[in-house]
Amino acid sequence: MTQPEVRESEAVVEQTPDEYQPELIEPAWREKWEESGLYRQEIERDRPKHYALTMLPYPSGDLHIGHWYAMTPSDARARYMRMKGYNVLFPMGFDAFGLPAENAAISRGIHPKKWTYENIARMRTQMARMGAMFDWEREAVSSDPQYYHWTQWFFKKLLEQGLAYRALASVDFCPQCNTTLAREQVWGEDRHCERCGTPVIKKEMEQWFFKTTEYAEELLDFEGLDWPERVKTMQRNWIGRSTGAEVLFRTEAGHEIPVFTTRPDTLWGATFMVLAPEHPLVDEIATPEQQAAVDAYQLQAERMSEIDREAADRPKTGVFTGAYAINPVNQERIPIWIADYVLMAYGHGAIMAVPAHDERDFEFALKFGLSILPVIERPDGLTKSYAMKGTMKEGFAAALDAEGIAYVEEGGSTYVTLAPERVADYVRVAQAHLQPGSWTEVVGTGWTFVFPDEWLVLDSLKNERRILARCRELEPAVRDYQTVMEMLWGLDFYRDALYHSDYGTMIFSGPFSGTPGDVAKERVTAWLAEQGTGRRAVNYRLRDWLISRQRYWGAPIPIIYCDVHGAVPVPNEDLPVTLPEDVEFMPTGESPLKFHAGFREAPCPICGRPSVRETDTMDTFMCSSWYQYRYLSPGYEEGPFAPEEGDYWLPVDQYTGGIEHATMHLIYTRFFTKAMRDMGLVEFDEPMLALYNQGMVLGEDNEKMSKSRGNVVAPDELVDQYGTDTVRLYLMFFARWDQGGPWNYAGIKGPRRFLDDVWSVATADYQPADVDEAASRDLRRKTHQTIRKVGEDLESFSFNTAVAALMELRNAIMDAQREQNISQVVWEEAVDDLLLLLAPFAPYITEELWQRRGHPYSIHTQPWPDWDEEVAREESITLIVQVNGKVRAKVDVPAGISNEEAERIALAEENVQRWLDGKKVRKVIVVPDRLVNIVV
RNA sequence: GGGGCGGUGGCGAAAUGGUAGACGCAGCGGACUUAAAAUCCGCCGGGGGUGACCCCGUGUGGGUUCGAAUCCCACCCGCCCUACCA
Repeated sequence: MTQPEVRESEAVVEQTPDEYQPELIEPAWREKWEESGLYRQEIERDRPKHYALTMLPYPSGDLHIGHWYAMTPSDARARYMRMKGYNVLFPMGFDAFGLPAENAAISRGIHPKKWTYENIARMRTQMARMGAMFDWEREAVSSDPQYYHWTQWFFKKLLEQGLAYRALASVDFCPQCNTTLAREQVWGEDRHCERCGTPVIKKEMEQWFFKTTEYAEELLDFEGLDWPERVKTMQRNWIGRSTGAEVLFRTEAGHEIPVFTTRPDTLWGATFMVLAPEHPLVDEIATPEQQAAVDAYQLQAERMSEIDREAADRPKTGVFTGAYAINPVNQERIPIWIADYVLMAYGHGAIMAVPAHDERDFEFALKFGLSILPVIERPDGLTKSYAMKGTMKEGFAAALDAEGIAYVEEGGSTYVTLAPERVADYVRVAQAHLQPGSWTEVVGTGWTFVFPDEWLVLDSLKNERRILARCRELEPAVRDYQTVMEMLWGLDFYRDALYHSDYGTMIFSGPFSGTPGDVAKERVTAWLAEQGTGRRAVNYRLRDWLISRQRYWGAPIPIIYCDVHGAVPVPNEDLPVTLPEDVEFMPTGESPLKFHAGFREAPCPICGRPSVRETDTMDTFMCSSWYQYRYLSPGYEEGPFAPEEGDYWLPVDQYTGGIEHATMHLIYTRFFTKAMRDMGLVEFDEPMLALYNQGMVLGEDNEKMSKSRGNVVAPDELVDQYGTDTVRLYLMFFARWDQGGPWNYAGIKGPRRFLDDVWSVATADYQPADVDEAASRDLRRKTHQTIRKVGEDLESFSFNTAVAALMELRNAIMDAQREQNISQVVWEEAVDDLLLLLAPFAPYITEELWQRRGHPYSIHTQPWPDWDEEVAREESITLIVQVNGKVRAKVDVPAGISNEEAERIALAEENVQRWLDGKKVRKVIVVPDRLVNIVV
């Protein structure tokens, strides 16, 4: 394969000293590389391409060690691929829009643009020191108008495709300051405004969304992607596909309330309904008596953010609406409540509550005294395992009637109990057998009944009607349903008997009683469809992507609102809609664009009537969803990327970055690519074919690095002290790349000594004193084994073991140098190969030494050395001899000996014989070229 | 609560069914030096033995196997992500 840029060797640094001094050679080579265009990456149709991409940074200020940790191993692998003959694209850019720039503007009075571009300039020089093969001519910066021009263009394309829409969504709003607030501006438990301290409220505003849910099903398909299982699992969970049924409930007044359920087989156990507090029907159905309570609850729910609402261990709260619904399967009349554990954003914002088989509903029912009705038999028969058989008090056992129910009069009260097999049936039994009016509510298994004026909790499990609580005695403080239920809740027994979420045979479910659990869901769903009260349904946890941000420093949404024509997209010839720079940053939390008349006021593109622009900007995740395409041709003016570049380079072959982007960014960019495919822009389905996640470098204290902890490692200082190559090498050596770990300053000396040794052997004038053929063969073997090992390790991102293998080769070469018994040819091959193998890891020193050894520029365009299987093969191996699995001898034997021969040698060993003494050999296991295990 | 990752010398780590601790750091002994640093040579999991060797050892307890850090079951601990998704 042809390699570009092979030139005559020429001295880059005049008079370079004989010792390794990275501070002299590194800047010199950097200049030479740039001037010779070593890292220009252009289409070469006769070579296979490899698009290596590493996640682009946010220009936060300084390049920290985490950037080095993410980028330099990715760079080493890209360099390796280049030496393997691929035409490698390895670009870099900046994800430059975002909140920190705006915060800097507000707190320090620096314009976001100035802050951002100064940071980019600084980080670009810091990145240059890394010696990475970035092609800066392909740099893309998302806040450049020539970049966000196309971000806006994509917005319009998505709109045309029907994948963008406008809808009401709630934002945090401060009623005092009369402005929307970002999440970061809402403080404290009570969620008050950062500035004025007023509690914030949720306010509905028109915002733009992308229909990510349109691709939910396709996003679950990872076919052909070489991605970590972990990321795929996280995405699957994020998308959260559930199958079940949509069931139509009606209120007594006739309002339709559709609900989604994954458990249509539990429909007969629905004892109440719950609507999300913001459900549109709530105001219509609430009865006048309940209206005040409902209003109060809604107001309180509105003030809570979703995060607070979703804190799962919060106790359940809710309010009765006063309305009732009819269960379509059995016409039961069930109360309708509102509670914030039901989320408006999922399903239909309403649920049928089945407390016996849903833990949240169970908790809610206990708290508010709602009926609990098991309709699924426990698959494990646990209900029955609480049998009172033989322990039931005589009087009860004797009184059991044919249906397994007993009534005992005692001391003016009626005690009722059920045979254990009737436990699940208690409500029916009670309704059928107790006099109407003689009980108010049945709340337990067969062991718990509630009578008028006296709440009794009996424990018949222990063969006694022990009264656990008699509420009348506890009056007045605890005489309420909740107290009793909380007490019951503490008794695991009741919970076990009443609640489980397993599938099982249906009971007390009208015509479906007896339906086995494995087909129950399906049969009920089919029946619902027949009845016209429901249908099969799939629901996703994934929500549409809200892209509107009430912010300045982002790409403006290219929309003009006209009184007549509504939301009109800005015509292509007027793109980009540029951000005005003369804006004022007042700490209002409101986008300054809103107060910029020159920006805000614009004629309608259709009729020319004075109109207003959209002043919201786009979520920065939108900019980073398509950056891999912009790198191909960052200056291209006819579209987001030049088609001929796309044809050659796309898609990305290897993506590397942190696990923190497993869901958001990586789902968004997949969504984008699928939408682009449907727009006819690309012909593939997935943006990145392979993905690998690196770990994180922690501070020396094993904590996440942060300025406040004072444990931040500054790469620039390390480079000043040890040189770039040493820092790169150490980052790849000190931990497994996918795991990361705490930084350790002392350890960096190892890689530096290694490079000093490489320098010394590569500049040594080696003369063999006395050539030993066997020793020469040994070094040559080690060299070829190392070529194999380093290649394999780079393929699999095992940078640490690759560096270890290079150190081993260094050790072998230095031993040989001491002995001076290696042939000249083998020595030169070993040293040259060491440099070639090391080149992806330490680009500067290898370039320098390659030149000093008289080879043509550049080492980085040399082909990766080949290894010879014959040469790499071991001549002799250490045969391990075990007796009953314990090592008893080690023997050097020629490689490839027969099993019989190995067994013979093993048995002949003196120590082995001692262990075999007098015992009978039962079995001998021989693993070729490895070990012999003798079983006695 | 759910999902994931991990637990191996003084430390970072190798080894994914076959010699546990490759490679490196730190440490110890020696050489060089007036001395220190650097460099070079040697040792470096614990215990026993003059020695050949022996015993113990990969978070804990079981299991599978001729053989387990590695596979299976149960548990303990740490970290990360996620969280009322009906």
